[in-house]
Amino acid sequence: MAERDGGKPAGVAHGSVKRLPALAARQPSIKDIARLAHVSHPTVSRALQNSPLVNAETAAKIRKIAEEQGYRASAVARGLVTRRTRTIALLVTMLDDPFSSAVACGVAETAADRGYAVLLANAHADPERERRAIEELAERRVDGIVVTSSRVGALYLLLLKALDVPIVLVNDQYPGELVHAVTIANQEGMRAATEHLIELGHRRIAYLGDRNGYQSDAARRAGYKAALARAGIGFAPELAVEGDGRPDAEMEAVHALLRLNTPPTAVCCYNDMTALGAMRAIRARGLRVPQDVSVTGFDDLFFAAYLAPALTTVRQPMRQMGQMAMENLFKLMSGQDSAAQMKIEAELIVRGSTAKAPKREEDQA
Amino acid sequence: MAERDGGKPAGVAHGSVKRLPALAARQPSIKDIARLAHVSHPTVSRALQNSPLVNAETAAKIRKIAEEQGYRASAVARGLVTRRTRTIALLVTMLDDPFSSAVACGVAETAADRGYAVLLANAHADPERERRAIEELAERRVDGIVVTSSRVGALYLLLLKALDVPIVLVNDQYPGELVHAVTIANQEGMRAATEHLIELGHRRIAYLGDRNGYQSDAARRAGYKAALARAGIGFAPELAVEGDGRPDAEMEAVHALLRLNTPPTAVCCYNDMTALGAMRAIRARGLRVPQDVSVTGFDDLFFAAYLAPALTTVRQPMRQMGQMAMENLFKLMSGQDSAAQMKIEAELIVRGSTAKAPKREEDQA
DNA sequence: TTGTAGGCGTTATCAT
DNA sequence: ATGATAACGCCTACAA
Repeated sequence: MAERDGGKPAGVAHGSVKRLPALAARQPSIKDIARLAHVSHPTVSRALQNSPLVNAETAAKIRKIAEEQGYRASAVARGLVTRRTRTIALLVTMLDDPFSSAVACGVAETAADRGYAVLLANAHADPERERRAIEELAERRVDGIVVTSSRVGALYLLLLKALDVPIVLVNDQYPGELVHAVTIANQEGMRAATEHLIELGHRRIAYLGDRNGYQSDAARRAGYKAALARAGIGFAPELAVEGDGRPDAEMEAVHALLRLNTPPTAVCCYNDMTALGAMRAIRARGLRVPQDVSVTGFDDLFFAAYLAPALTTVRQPMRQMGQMAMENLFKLMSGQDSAAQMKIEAELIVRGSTAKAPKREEDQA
Repeated sequence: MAERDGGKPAGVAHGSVKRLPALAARQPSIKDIARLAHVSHPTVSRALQNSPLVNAETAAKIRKIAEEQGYRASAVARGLVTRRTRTIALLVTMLDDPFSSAVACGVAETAADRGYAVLLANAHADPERERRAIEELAERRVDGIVVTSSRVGALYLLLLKALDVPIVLVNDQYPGELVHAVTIANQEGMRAATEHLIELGHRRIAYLGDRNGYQSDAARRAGYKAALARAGIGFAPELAVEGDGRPDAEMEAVHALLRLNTPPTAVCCYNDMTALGAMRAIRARGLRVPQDVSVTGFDDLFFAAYLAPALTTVRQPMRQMGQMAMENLFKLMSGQDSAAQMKIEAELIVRGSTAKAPKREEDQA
């Protein structure tokens, strides 16, 4: 059997006799199927797309052969001619973040249901990488983009210009620009959390924000202030501090709060991750949550209910937001214009990390 | 100047009828750039790939024009001719899971650095969806695949057959098959955790596993048993229970443990998520961690250090594992064969959720 | 150093 | 109902 190709000694395969079609038998093409089925390749194409234009029997035969041969139409060739890749990009700054990944889940699920693939563009908070990621998306001719928890900022403009492709933002919006976005009621949500604390008797309430300049942080901070104002509590600048998403920075900020002459009895945190750091810092100073200091979060990440005490927080239906963003994007991609801003209601989930304000010495004095 | 090639309208080829270029000004193609630069399109191609074969001046001019026109070479056209998409797929069962997303981060980062794009294939633990996802990958002609925390099982074979493309598994392996995988020392890690408990004086130690049949669960369970055996502690079947990743199931399993006549004084959990449920269940029965029951996890997810008490766990360098998997995949894709199994050492991180075994009445009797 | 002539695997547009 | 044939946008010989 080994002799079949002319009895040449083994090992001289490198000769220039005649070029083999390919090293390994490459994937069958539509023409291969056409040949086997004794039809033209357009007919195969039609059959495989269930076109009514093709005879039922031939269609069946073609499908059978295609199946046998393990034929898979090349999406890349198709994309070339149809000019649509059926691919969307998911641009995230940190996938390694429960909020982003929950949103990603919703996006991926919805995209898959409609036969769209999701290209992951993880920018890692590095501007240069972000730029490169955008170039990539342009070259790959994605049909649309979902951006989540990013600080695209000015970059976003570049995006929109360069590739002219529909974009939907999740929980970040650029008020000046006409951008499609799915956002939660950040302001109302944080306001509800703050009012909850006020009802519990708190007066010295801190806000632990994020210095990365997210639009959502600004909105939540505004909600916090609104609640204070409504209750006639003056805004104390020293009670509004910032972390940066890293536990160290957050803990430092909280320590600063607790060193104040009149420390807060409650802390509203920008989100659950921040709250995690805050609670740890509070405990590190020998104080208890919620007896000494109440804490609220935002997001309702999976772990919130499992903390001890369980975290009072504002729920964000993250997965659903991803779904909505994707559905919105589908509309835009099909040429319909849809609501530019979709706002979702926020729901306060009261758990164990908030309690009545402790009686303070100065109150009793 | 633009008239040079005979004044023919753009887009006319082979002397057939003339057709309009496109509705909206579509992205410029390589030919558009060629025309503007008064060169042929292969020259443009060479210039943009920094080929030394092209005159430096012309190259500069071409690049300038390309830049001005916002030209982006189409990856889909390139993929068609080169037969490589520079795209890998990341197949995850639940992206919505801290372990998976950390791995995804490492994969995405490494891929991006080498100019590869990552296609997200989220199977959502639904077999039908998983099948569809595989089809998609085949059609899209991905160059390689990374699979993580999936129960591909038999599916994996389908994968390997259908698309013949390199695959690397993260923390899951199929001993019978020759598969490339990056895994942590599951057995040794869990053994270390169990031995740590034994050193603290525990004798009744439970194992809370996962009934989804992950290979990693089997290995960790084996490590647990090995530690017991080595210490001369008999394996008590009633102490080996299972959850399924859902908090409810885990809590139920732990409640069952605590209802035993001689309940365990420590619980080794399959992973940190499981531990989260276990700790909650323990508290729900009015017991304290670690005073009444010690708990260990596995993974060292970001929240582990922030729990109260902080979780003693076995660290898994998830992001790094993603990087390794990707590097491994690169090797395979470039034709080199690499180590089939890369095993990473596990590191026990002792924190506050483990303490000396409590004195029991029966011990004192 | 540059240009000409295919061809990658599809779908689209005509004929028949 | 089916088949020729021409794109789609790029790369890679090979020729000049």
